[in-house]
Amino acid sequence: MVRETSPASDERLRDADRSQGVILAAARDEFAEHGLGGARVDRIAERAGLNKRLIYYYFEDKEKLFQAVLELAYRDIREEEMKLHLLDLEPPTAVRRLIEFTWDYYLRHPEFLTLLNSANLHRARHLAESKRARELNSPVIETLATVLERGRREGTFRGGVDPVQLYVSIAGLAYFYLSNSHTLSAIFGRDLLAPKARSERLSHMTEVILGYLTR
Amino acid sequence: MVRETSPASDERLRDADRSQGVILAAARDEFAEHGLGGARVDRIAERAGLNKRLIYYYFEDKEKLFQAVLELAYRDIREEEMKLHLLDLEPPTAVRRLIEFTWDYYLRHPEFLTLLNSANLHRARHLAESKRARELNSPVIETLATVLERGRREGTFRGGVDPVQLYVSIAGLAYFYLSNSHTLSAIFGRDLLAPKARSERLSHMTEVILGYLTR
Amino acid sequence: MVRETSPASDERLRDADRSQGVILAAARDEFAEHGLGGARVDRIAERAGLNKRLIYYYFEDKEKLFQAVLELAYRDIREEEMKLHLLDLEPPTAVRRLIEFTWDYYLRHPEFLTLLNSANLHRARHLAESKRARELNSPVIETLATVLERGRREGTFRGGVDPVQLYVSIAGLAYFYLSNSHTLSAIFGRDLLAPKARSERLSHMTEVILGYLTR
Amino acid sequence: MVRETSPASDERLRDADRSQGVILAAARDEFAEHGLGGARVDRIAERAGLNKRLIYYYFEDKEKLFQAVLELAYRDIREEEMKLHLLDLEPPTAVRRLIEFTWDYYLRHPEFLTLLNSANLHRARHLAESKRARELNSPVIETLATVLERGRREGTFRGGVDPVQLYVSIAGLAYFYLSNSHTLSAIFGRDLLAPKARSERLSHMTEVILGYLTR
DNA sequence: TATGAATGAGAATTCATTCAT
DNA sequence: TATGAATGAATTCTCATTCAT
Repeated sequence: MVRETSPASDERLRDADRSQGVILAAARDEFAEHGLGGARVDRIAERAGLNKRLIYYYFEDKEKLFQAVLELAYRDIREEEMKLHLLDLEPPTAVRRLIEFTWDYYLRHPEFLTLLNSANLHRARHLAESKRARELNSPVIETLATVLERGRREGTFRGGVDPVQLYVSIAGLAYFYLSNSHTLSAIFGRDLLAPKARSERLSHMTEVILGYLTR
Repeated sequence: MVRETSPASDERLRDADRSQGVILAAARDEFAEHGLGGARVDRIAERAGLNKRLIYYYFEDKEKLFQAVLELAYRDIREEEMKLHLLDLEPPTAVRRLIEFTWDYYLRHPEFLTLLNSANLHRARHLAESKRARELNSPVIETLATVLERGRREGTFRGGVDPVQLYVSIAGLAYFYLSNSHTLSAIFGRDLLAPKARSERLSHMTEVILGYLTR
Repeated sequence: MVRETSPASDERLRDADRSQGVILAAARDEFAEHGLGGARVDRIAERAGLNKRLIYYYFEDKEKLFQAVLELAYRDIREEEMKLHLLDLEPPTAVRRLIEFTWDYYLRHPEFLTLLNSANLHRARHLAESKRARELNSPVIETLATVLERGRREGTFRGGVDPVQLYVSIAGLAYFYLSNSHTLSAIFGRDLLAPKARSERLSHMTEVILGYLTR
Repeated sequence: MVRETSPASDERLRDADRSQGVILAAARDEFAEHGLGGARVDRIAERAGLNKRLIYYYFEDKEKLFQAVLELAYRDIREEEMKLHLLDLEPPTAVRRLIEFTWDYYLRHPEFLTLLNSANLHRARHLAESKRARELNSPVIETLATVLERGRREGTFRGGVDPVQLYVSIAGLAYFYLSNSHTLSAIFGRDLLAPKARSERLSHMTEVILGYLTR
């Protein structure tokens, strides 16, 4: 006979988890919109539809809540990266796919950019304190190393490329454009987020990276 | 006709200018360290060694002060860019020089990165409201267009390169690395600001851009 | 007839008693350390290793818990006083013994002093509301009256001494010194709780009281 | 010609001082009534008729305010003690006068007792941190030493009496009775603050101390 | 031009207490 | 008997801003 978990205890467990999840989601949005300094705990509670006190019950204080949000954000992008199956593709296609994914992820998750910004404003203090920081190391780095090596062996790619540098470069090409799109749009007097501008940027990024890699 | 000013009022004026400059410098540091939301008017006054009331006297409120700081920052980098004399150099050297300058400027002015971050967190509202936004358009864009065109004509560079995209890419390669150096150092478990790491990054950036441009 | 209790309920009862005892002890320490106003129900639960809700289950609210703690404290010192058997001693020895006991009890139970303080800060409201207040009247007063009368009859002690006044005086001589030892140590620049200082105080107290009583 | 201070600047100075004084008085009353833990900054502001923010402006936080109140209280009793001119009196009269003053001062300043209580609950932390703690050493100790020595030389007083111990004893006899009058009244079932009870206590105290001192 | 005093509206955080099981 | 989840009402403290001179 299978022991049936009482719905009651089940419910209770789920409630605690659900509450924490709801708070995290609300906090992520609030932090993304206003930064760590500008975020309001009151507003997070309101967004979550939960009592403000509960935030402190589960997360101790605003800083720790921010840290939890950050870790969640990193975990999320890492999980998606792991679904790319880059090793199943030809090296140039794999790189192209990574670029497209990065671009797309940033567009779908504008809060990720802002959270990253805030985290760095505070000198990665929140991450440095996280024991799990190293776990956040993207598994894509390893994969990318394999892809680069294979491309080199096949004669498509140049040699001597550090996968970390390349990963950071791909991210940087997308990140700076999107993160500063407002400022840049104002300065250059053209809307960098318009559909056409977006696809042009993606093409440019791809050309830069592949133009550099391909021999 | 010589404009006559009483020495007294002259001096007072100079004091006024000096005070404003002192406040701007103090504000720049405070905003860079804590972001717009985290910056404290009290601390700015303290840093400036001037009465808080004076800040309001000269800059009306915190937001306008931030705007003034931003404009100053843009003006400064623009001025330095104008001293590069890229047109006196061979196209590849010119591009290399621009990359090196960008990298170097960001290293010398870490506050510039943070200010940019803050500005974008607030959706460039401060810049959009600035009547002088367009004036901040880097003159380097024009120059870069000329350099690219000359390179293409000489057969060194590929064609069809948008100078704005290229400018943004160069900035992005440097910016993301430096702006997120803390987070990335924590994640990758290596100090990205160590001298060796720095020079490696500069090499990588140069290779990427020139590798892409050169045919 | 033997009262029958199921072992189960018996055990449960004993658990209940134990829980109450544990809570009272934890509360006594917390109140002693922080006073009524500064004590935290959360901390009491933590000290007791029991759920906070249980405190309310047994003691209704914080105030009533404090009252229970106070009554326990009075009951304890009263019980110890009853073990002194002052009537078996010569009057001067009896008084000396009471002084020594008082001094020693305060040293062994510093929380007693603090609880007394807190109770009086709140104008003895908690005691006034206790139906058992009069029961707390120290039985030592009666005994002391007998001792004083016997000393007077024997020609050792002066007459006309109110036992309540004397009891209060003995307590006061010890209490003020100990209760304010930190403040006094800071002011006089000498450690009033050092072993030598302690025994000097006890001698002084004894000399004062016996010097006054003895004719 | 005498330079006339502008009423304006004078006024301003007085205002700052006055505000601080008003806050201190309000705080003293609030702390005396509720203890450090139970005192409310809001209520202090209300009592003072001043903006709450001003309290933080002048005193930084609640703890520092409490410390300032304490220092003020000590300063006050010390100043009054200095007006006693004990050296102009015969030794027994001098001691009697000190006892009466102590009793009277505690009756006139019940807040002094409560503040002392609170201070000691917090282990004299506030005083220990005060650089001025030693200055609070009552000058009466020195005087009392002289009085005791003179009494001994004249043959009225016993020798070997430590003035600090005596001073603490006098304070203790009065303090315990008054500070715990509520508890004691409840326990003994008689009003210890009734006029008759008060004068009886003063007589008792005087008899104890002089009975002890006089040979 | 310059400044110390003062303030109202919030902000994070705390706390005793209750709910639901 | 026992407990984890949840809450509303404070409470301390902060902050941008204004007043008065």
